[in-house]
Amino acid sequence: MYHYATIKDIAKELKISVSTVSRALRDTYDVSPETREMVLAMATRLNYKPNYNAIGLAKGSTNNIGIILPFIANYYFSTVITGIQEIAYSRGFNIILFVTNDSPERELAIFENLPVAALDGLLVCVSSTSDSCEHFQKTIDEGIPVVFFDRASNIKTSKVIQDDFNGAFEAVEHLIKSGYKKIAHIGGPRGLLFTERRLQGYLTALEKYNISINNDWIIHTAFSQASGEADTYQLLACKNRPDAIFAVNDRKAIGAIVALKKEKIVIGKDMGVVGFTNDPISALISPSLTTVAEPAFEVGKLSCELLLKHIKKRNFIPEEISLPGQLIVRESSIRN
Amino acid sequence: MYHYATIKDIAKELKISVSTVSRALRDTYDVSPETREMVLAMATRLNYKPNYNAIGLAKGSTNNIGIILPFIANYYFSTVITGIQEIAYSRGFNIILFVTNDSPERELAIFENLPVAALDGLLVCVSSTSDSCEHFQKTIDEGIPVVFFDRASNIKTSKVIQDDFNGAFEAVEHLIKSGYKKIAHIGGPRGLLFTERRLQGYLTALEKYNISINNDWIIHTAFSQASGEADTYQLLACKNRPDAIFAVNDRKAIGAIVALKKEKIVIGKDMGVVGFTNDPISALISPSLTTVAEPAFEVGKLSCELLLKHIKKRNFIPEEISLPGQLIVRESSIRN
DNA sequence: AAAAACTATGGTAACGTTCTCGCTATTTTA
DNA sequence: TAAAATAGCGAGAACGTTACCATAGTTTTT
Repeated sequence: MYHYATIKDIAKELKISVSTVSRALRDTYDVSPETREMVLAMATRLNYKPNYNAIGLAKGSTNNIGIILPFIANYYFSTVITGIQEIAYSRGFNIILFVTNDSPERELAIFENLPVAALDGLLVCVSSTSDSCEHFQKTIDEGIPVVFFDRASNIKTSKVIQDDFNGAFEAVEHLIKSGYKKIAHIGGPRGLLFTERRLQGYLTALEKYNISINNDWIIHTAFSQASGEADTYQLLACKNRPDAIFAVNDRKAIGAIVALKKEKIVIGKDMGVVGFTNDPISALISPSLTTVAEPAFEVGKLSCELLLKHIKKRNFIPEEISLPGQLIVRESSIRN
Repeated sequence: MYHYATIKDIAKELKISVSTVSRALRDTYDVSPETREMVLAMATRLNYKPNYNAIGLAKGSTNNIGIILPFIANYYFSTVITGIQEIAYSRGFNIILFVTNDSPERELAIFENLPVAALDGLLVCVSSTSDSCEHFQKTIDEGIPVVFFDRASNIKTSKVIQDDFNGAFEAVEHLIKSGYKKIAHIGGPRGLLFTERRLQGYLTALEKYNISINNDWIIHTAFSQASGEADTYQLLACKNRPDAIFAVNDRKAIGAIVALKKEKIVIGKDMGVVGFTNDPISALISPSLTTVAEPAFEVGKLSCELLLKHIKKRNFIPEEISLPGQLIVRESSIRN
């Protein structure tokens, strides 16, 4: 059984005290350059590796941050994680991953069993049907900073989200200006902040252009491609058929495209489609999908930076950052 | 500053010893049902949470496993992680994520600074251009089990990979049987095990059907879509143009499709294309992409299970698991 | 030249667990 | 009925590190 050298071993070998070794290793004040040199040399000679459990125990802080999110296997989330990782790595923090599968029960279970003393902070994207948020407040009260990204709860802490309202507004305005008049919206599950904000953007755009709202054309179901297909069939069954669809995200928009192609409805000409996210797939699908690009990587970076500020400075005043999306016009919303 | 209750607090409150509390919480022998009840009740009453640093220090093992891989923001890797996560979560293990960006230097740096005492084991997918593998052997020698997935090194330990040879063989055989005669291969970077195996599958299929090998039609570049495009232009520039392309993965195949569409070459009829992975995009792109489905989720699950066996039982005899792929025929390889 | 202020180091008690003994009742065995 | 086993619990030493305080030696101040 291999056993790593400890600072005690270094101290013994060098015939100095552990405190001095500890100080030398941490490169703090109060240690002469010569001893530091000696210690560092001996550390590499003995293949010394710090024991992070011991450090965590002694200091009361590990360099770990947790990410709690619904899924990882999609473009948006995996890109956010990449952004988080980039910042965390550069500051010497490690990332511990928790996946809720979008289940509130599992989210709660994760919070209950959080390896709490091994976590300096938490980055969370709430699961979509989670209605309680006591567990967030509780962990914050217990001294573990939490920063929300993408999907936020109403808790008073830092958040990084997209400007969903404006993104949706611009998407729908673009449809209107392109000549579509009967615009439907296939949304996500109710209750989620960004679902509501995109809905508001949609409604506000219609209002601004004096287009009356038809409740048959507003559908709220799950986020999947399959739901997008189903919603589209529901819209096609309306007596008064819409001539465009604004989807809450690209996956649902792609579901819509799939359904429309099956029904031989010419996308663009007969039915405009706009999504939200700018999943790489939206550029490759045919017809290519008009969408609002979300700054996923930026969301990851900024939320991680905010969390690190919270960790560094207790009582850091929460910031709420809203990043603009960008409308990307492609084939699916061109009329002719 | 919030302070979690410790077992000492529980002991004091109950006027019993810490050892007893510790035993009761861990549900071990040598503690009466009544005391256990008492302790458990008091633990919830005081909002007790175990301190994992202390446990890790005392036991010499944390319940953390590390994942080291090149990227996360793509279908294959994020699905593998999901599989790993599923098993890890069900066994009470946490996942610490390290991303190398496919850079050998960063991979090495991660290994050097590994929070090694905070990790029970390691799941790694080596970075593509990494030629040394001493660091893997070293950590194994230091007592931390390592299991490779997808991209393996030659180290003697457990591995979970796809049956790349047969997958590639079947893909190329399918092209041959579909009537393509001049089949090119756009591969990944040399030296990587699975790149070589897919190349071998390609070569063996050609041999079996007595098709001579043309070295101009074999290109090895990076894994990106952009490389796929570039490789395709290079193939189109050949005096003797191939009539089909077998790509090492879907992203390169998609690059090929993009290039061919730009050049107005009819995919399927004039040029067959087959990929490898079964990225969801391959079903949605037009024409849809024939590909070999990789069992990404299974790879994740199995490699995690293997690692947990290594962790549980030192000297667990390494296993090398090879999972079959599945040919999925779509439009891009249909001649008429 | 005495007092004060550093500088570099050592000693030791935490941090929250687990683990190995050891002890006392009680129960089982011979 | 004495001896042996067992069940339940406690005391205290680890685990590797940091943090606080003390101390010896050196330099600066008055």
